Amino acid sequence: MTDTSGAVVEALPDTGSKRRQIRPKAERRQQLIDATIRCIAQHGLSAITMQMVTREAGLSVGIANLHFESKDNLLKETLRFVAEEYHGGQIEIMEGEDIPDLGERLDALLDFQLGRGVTQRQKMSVWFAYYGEAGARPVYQKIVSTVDRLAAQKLEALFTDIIREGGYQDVDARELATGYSALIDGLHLGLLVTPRELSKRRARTVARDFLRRAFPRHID
Amino acid sequence: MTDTSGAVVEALPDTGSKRRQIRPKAERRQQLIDATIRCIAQHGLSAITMQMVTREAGLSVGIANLHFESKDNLLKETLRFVAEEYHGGQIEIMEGEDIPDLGERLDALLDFQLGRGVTQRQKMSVWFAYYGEAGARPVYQKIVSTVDRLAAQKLEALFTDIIREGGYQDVDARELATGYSALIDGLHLGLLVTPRELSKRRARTVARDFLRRAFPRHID
DNA sequence: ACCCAGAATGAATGAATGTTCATTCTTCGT
DNA sequence: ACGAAGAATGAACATTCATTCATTCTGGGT
Repeated sequence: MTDTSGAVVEALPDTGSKRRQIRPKAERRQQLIDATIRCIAQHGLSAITMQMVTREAGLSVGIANLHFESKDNLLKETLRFVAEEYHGGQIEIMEGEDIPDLGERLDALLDFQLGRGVTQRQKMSVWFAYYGEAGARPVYQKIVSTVDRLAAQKLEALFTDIIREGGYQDVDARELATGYSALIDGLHLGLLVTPRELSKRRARTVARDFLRRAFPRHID
Repeated sequence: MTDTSGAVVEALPDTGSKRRQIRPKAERRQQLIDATIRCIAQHGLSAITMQMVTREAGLSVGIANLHFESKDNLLKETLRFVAEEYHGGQIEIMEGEDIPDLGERLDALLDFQLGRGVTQRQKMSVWFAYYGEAGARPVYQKIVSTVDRLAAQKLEALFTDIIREGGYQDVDARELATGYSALIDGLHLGLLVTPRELSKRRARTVARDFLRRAFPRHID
């Protein structure tokens, strides 16, 4: 439940008088994006309003149109932030020279993808809320595609290395990467929509077994 | 504000003479649900309006509230229809005594899941539009969970039969079923959001390889 | 101490949308 | 032929929301 950015810091000791604070543009932008994420998770993308977001951020309504031009733009930027955070995290792990052992690197990736940070309902909700609209909004498709393609390439590269190192036969890196990515997405979906049927622990097991079947000598 | 100005009175002599038609309730309901599906696919769940749907159906606005009590209810019923259509189709195949060979039955299932009917962008869009809102709307979760659970059980049963028939070792039917379902969902997502990266053909290959790795003697 | 660039506010505005309901029109049983 | 039941219509209404902008306020620079 803990949140990266405080919801309403507002509660100053002295008086209940909410003093107007002036902060740099970048900070306000992030504050609004964070509030948007919380609102989408709680109310859904189709129910979100500017008043809702700005109140969650503890700011006035006018400010959203000051820092972002419009509601549309705020939503677009929020998607961009979430997408980059998720894919950026993956890419960092996959490139990570700090984990020389490839098997361990795979485990780290899995930890990131199905661990605490990403699978918080909040983040998953946002993620799929946008996916749901992607069919009708090419802008969303484009934002996701851009970061997605890079992550897919890195994953394929990692799999290629593992295949070479393990001398695995009859395994195509590209295809396996596609399958693994899809599997992770599907598990996220299950965690979001049918949490009763699929626990986080079981999701991890399922993903791990997929990897084990492909790379038995790298995953114990 | 008397309406003296212009306002030609409904001059539709021959061509578009739309005679008011009276049809049974069930038919109108389906007509509206179909129109809703098309609208969601084209405009997204968050942009949908009653006017949009009724115009698409070629009916007046009032009729939606006559057959469904509200917009909310129309959307709920539309989800129920799509969910039952998809899961019902799967279940029919999995139970199917008409395909005695288990390997062929698996193939038929895969055909249904990634074939023409289901992977039409229209249906996929609707599917994920609701998933996107599921995080914030327990009603949607419940509708999907209900049909989903039954399909999952049938899939597990089919896998169990195949495992017994093939004498496969070290394969857990339940876990494999979870993985396969997630994989299919993930592939649908890929087809919807990044169609450029993932073709329908490749999605089929990926899914088929997943099955082949588990049941080599059933999938060639 | 003072000033002012520009950050922040929120009441006002206008457009859009869900829902209602008085009215019109079809159909079908008699 | 006829009338009633109820299906269908769409203008009107109330509400809600995104956006604007005149005004207020803040803090750093001089």
